[in-house]
Amino acid sequence: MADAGSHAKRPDNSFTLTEEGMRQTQELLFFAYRDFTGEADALLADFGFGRAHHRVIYFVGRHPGMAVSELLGILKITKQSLSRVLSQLINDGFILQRSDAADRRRRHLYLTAKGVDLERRLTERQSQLIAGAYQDAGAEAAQGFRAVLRAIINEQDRARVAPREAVE
Amino acid sequence: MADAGSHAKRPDNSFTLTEEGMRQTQELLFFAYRDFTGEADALLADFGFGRAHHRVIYFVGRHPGMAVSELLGILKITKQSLSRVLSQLINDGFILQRSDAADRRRRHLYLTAKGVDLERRLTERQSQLIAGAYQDAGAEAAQGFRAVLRAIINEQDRARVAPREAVE
DNA sequence: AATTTTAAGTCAGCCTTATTGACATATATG
DNA sequence: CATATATGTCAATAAGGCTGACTTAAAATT
Repeated sequence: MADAGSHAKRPDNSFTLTEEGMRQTQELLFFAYRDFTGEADALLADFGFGRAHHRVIYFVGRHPGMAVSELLGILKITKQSLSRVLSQLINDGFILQRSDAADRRRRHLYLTAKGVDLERRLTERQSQLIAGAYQDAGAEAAQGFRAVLRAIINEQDRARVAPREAVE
Repeated sequence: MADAGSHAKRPDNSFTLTEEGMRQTQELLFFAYRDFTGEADALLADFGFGRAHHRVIYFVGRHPGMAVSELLGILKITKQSLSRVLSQLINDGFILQRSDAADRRRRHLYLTAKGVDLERRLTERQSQLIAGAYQDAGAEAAQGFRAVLRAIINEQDRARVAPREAVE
């Protein structure tokens, strides 16, 4: 309650934005993200991979043919950091490179069949967790969930993920 | 509406749960969590601290007097891992320990004034990011956001965070 | 009273993922 | 031809996890 006296308690945006509420949200995010990534971690470990590998597989799968520089731009890590995981993924046959026909300095990245398969298995687990949460929380909550996530993200990346809510 | 032909294809929960939608959510979570944690990272770096320190400060601040074993249970890391950051925080005067009067093996953890101040500053930044996102997305979306986060979290931790939505 | 269990902490070594800095190579471009 | 760009590599460093092996102090059990 915490509202002294006045009749029309809170007008419309009745989420209180208390310090307590904010802290709680931060805590929820911490636990939720840990459980979310935990889903895939176990499977990755079977291949001797970590989260870094997952991210590479994920984004290459989502943007087939992307250049190394583009991947660096999305992941926001150094090329030395990327190099290690990317080399592993290429050596182990999950990703392949092809030089650009026009500009042969650029190398396009693709998932191999093996890579596609792993990507699918990783995504599947996490999808199930989220789908379950959507079921529990309801369609409206799911919509709100995505809207808030999108609002948290900086504009540049926001545009990259989804060109809008793409309603309907 | 993307609903082909048949009359009552999907009953009520008309969110499509497409593979694409799931992938998008995963991507949103990745970017959002990165931006969320990035807020605090800069400030932490000023003290030579990292995210691990933040988590300790956060949970001790939220549960003053908690024992080391309880903290380990929440963070789900080994005591050797915790030891490193906890020792630093104690040596640098952000956290203090006090032995339990009854069971003197147990040591209770508290934030010092310095610790409280840092915690507040860290939380403030992240609160602002989330509050802004709530403003953008609306009160209803904010509610849905928390509901989905809660549903993602395993039951044990879910109970720990918030004993329910604690409406009003 | 002696033994075992528990809470906390330490030492040593290893792994992953990130960093910076310095270079190397091939290819475009001016 | 000179310079800039895209990619890759070598080397060193750091944070933050991990396992395993102990220690110390205090409580609990037998």
